[in-house]
Amino acid sequence: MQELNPDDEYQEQKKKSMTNVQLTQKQKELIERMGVFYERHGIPPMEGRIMSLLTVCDEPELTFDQIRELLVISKSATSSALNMLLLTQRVIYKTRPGDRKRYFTSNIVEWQESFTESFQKFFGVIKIMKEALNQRTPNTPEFNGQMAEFIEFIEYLSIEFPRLYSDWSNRKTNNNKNN
Amino acid sequence: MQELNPDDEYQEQKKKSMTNVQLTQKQKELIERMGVFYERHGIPPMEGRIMSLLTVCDEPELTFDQIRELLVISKSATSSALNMLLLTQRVIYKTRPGDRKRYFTSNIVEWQESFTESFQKFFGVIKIMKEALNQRTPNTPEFNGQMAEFIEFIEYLSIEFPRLYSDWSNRKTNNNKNN
DNA sequence: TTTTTGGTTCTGTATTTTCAGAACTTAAAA
DNA sequence: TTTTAAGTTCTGAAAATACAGAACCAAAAA
Repeated sequence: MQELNPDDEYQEQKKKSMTNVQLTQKQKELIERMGVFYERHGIPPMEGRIMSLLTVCDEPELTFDQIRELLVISKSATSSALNMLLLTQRVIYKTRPGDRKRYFTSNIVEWQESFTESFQKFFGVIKIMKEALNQRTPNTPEFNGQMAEFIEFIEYLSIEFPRLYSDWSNRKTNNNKNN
Repeated sequence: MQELNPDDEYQEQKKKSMTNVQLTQKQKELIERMGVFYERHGIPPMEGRIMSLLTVCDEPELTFDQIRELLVISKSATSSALNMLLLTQRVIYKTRPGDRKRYFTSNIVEWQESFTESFQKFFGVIKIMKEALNQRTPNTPEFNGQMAEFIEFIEYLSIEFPRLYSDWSNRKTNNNKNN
């Protein structure tokens, strides 16, 4: 084998860094299991697998090609799944200066921000629920009452929920102070 | 037209009660809109439509055949959608003495019971999350820390959440007492 | 300038889902 | 006993989804 000149070494380094990350058998297995877990929650299989990969893999920041290679899938599958995951805020990416690649990360690292938001989205039920309630006949007071209560409770939650979070994070920082 | 004998009258009555319920154009429209709303949340179209029907329709208790007729769908579609909705607890049914039919209702009338349960199911994320965290390399303390925090918060929620509900229902009954 | 990198978009196929329609089932009514 | 009511289950077709593979594209590197 020939001696490598500096450039070749650099290229070699780059090539290596692309396929550097490897998965153990156990990790592959866990990714599949998490995948079906996500699937059962209405997330498409490939998106579920990518989300799982990004929390299971030792390296939390993976590039497009690393994801493609680790999961052994096509570019198109990688592209569309990643774009959907970005759209639905389940994955984010960072860039690095002088590097064209994007480094994808599970949005678990920013769950604090995204959590409240996705809950807020869930609370969107009440909008259409209210509409349904408003058009209802007055002849079913019991049913209407239950609907109204449900709506009230969701509204209550949407107010109390952020407070619950801030309580928790306050408690956490206080604990840290005392230790 | 011939005079009806008592039996015919009874049959007539039964037939009528089967097709009695009607939907206004506005209601049909709302059902479709709610349907796509549910679809966007991962619920199959027909199940979404049935759920919507059961909250929009003036009559909150509908039979198999009323649902089938109001939505103009086949028996098989009605059957499988209803069974899935029963399985996932989104719809319940009541029976009536001396009546073989089942009367289906949106589980919104029992949301108090089913809400906490479905939240509990959501909290199931933490089980597989913990597994993922446990197998992680110790070389990514920041990422692992974020994961741990996320898990902690979900666990905190699963405890605080039921309390939030009981607080709300207490506040409600107190309000009613004072009024 | 040409080449490479990091993707996106298009085309087509295999799979899955979602129904309709008809045959079947089971308990009650006639 | 036969008939009816209230569904369930089976068969199959149409539509939607999930990909692979190849062509394409735009910016950066050579």
